[in-house]
Amino acid sequence: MPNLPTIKEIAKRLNLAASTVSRALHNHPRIGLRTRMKVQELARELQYEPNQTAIFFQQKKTFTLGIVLPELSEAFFSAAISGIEDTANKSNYMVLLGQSHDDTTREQKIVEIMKNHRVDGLLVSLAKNTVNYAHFEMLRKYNIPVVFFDRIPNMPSIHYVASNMESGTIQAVSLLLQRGHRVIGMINGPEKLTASQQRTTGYQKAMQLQRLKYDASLNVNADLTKESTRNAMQQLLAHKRKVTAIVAFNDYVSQDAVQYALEQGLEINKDLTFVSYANLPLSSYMAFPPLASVEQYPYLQGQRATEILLDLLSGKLPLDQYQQIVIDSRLVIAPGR
Amino acid sequence: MPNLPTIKEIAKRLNLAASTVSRALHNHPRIGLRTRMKVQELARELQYEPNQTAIFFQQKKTFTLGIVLPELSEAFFSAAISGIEDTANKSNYMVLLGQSHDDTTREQKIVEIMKNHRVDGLLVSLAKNTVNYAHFEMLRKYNIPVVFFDRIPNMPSIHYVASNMESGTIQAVSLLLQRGHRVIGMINGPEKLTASQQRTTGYQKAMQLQRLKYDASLNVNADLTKESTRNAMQQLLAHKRKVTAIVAFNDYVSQDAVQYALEQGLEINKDLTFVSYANLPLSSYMAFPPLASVEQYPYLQGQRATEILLDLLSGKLPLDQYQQIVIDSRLVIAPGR
DNA sequence: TAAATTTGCGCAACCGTTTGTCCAGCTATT
DNA sequence: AATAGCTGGACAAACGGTTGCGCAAATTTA
Repeated sequence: MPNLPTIKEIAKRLNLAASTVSRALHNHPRIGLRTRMKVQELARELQYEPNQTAIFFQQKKTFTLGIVLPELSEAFFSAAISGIEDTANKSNYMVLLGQSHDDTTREQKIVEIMKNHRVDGLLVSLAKNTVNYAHFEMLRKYNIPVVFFDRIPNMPSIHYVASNMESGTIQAVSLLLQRGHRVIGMINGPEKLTASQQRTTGYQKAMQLQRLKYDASLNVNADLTKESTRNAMQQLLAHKRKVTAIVAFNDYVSQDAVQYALEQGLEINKDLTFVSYANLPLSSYMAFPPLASVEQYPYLQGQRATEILLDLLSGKLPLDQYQQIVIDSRLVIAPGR
Repeated sequence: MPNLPTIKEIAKRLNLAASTVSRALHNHPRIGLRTRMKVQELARELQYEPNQTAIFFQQKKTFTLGIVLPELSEAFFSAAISGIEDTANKSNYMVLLGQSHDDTTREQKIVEIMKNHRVDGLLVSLAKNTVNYAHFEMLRKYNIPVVFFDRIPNMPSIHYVASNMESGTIQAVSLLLQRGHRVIGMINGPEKLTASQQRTTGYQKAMQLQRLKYDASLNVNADLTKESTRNAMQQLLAHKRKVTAIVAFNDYVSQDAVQYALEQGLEINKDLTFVSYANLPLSSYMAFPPLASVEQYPYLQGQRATEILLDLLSGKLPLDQYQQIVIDSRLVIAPGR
């Protein structure tokens, strides 16, 4: 392997000092035009490329952003990472990836390694059961800013970007009401999740808007597993009032619910209408896609979070001015429905 | 920001040379036990952490693997990257991500940046229309080995891991034949793709195995768009022989086809049976999942490709001994079918 | 014409860690 | 007691690039 050309190499060949070469390559005005040209020409000829690792080391900056998230196979995150990557690349940053697979221990380990790799900043979406945030707190000591997105910790002094399900839920329920549905079931997520609470609030507000009474027994908590969804469906279909529409926690849950309904001999979109969350691209591949789905803008969330992080890094935003962005969700009605 | 402790700092405090501290921390036998302990204790006390960027620079090694692939939102790739990440992490490597979004120009740019970041090696799955491989060839000069996976270039001297669709196709068609189907349609991909050719060969061989005649007019090329799939379906359903089963290029195509069939009033699994490729997790969410799907082992491909790359980097495998691994695909029958 | 300023470039330190070499003092050998 | 062999550690260079400072020559200003 023929060693790569360095600044020193160029300097030697032209009988110049390394510093002169460095400045010449950066078009420093104090270097004469004549020398500047000579240097740049030889650099081109030798196909000189600055050694980034040397620069990283010297400048104490790696132009690398660490991303820690649960699962890329979840459509939400794979969309979010595109927003992150595109934004980062525009500012010449690269993206170091780590999946926690929803395991806190792994999350801690990833953060540790990223810290050692001296990433300039971190974008994080928490593992499902992370409740201790020490591994993020310690990053302050290393001056590595963190911006959380989507799954954010329950802490005051942090930067984050998250979406609010309330607005989308209001729209979803309102749509169903407007189409004449009066008994609307909701398959909600785990009770303690903020995302579940927001859905409940949205449901309540939508009813209130039409001066209708909210019936808590129509709002069933489940845990997103197929099993649990089927139980919820059973409960809803057995309700004393006849449920004609269902708001499902997300598109996956919606599909499980549809399957159950079909097994019960119900006709989708006639006996029972579905609305859900996520607006997955795959819903267009479904035989019975939901009537509408609440969009959470994963790409946008990734983009905004990255923009904030970059502003934090460039000093455009002070580190202690906590950015907390909430993106309103919005209902997207399936084309032609 | 209180400056982080360095080896020099420790050396100064203990009146030692930096070199001694370095060796002490590495448990070098030439350093007396007494000093070793003192150093390690102070290091712990100061919470010393070696500056990786300095080490990277000095060792000319970054413990970073670059990943270049088309789209993480495709289930195949998001599964593959998990295999890559898990394997890399086991050897203390990190993963630098870049999506080409199937754009060759972008692919070139990403490779360039990764080269500048001095990744130790590269794992690549090509953009759809990349035909010129200069941006990979030039990596030889920088001594950065590349292992391709799944979408591999048409070149002799490369390392790669790819799957062969032939075996899975034979199994798929054989299954249908065994279940009594005699007129089997195939919605294939673009003609020039190796993956399409392998499917065709598999189809032919399966027929041959049963001494049946292969009818080329039942094997229709499409380009994976919904539009194109619907055209293919139209063509197949209008065939003079009555098609009772269809092998679709992948699960997405399969769903488009199912949708079309439903619109035509056909009953899935009775009038028409589907088999496809990919075995996406989402197929379990489909109202009409394919009877069976050919598994391409994305996780395994990512894992094997990474293992090879790591062996190349560690010198366990010589760089010029080209590793070309073909993973046979395998039919997975949907549970209970 | 002398003084002041500008121009063009070299010198040297520095970032943090690793590693080859050298050396002083001690121990052991004969 | 002289020599050889260890032991434990220091010194310095190196990785590649950046940057503050100094200084001579050229140019402008008074």
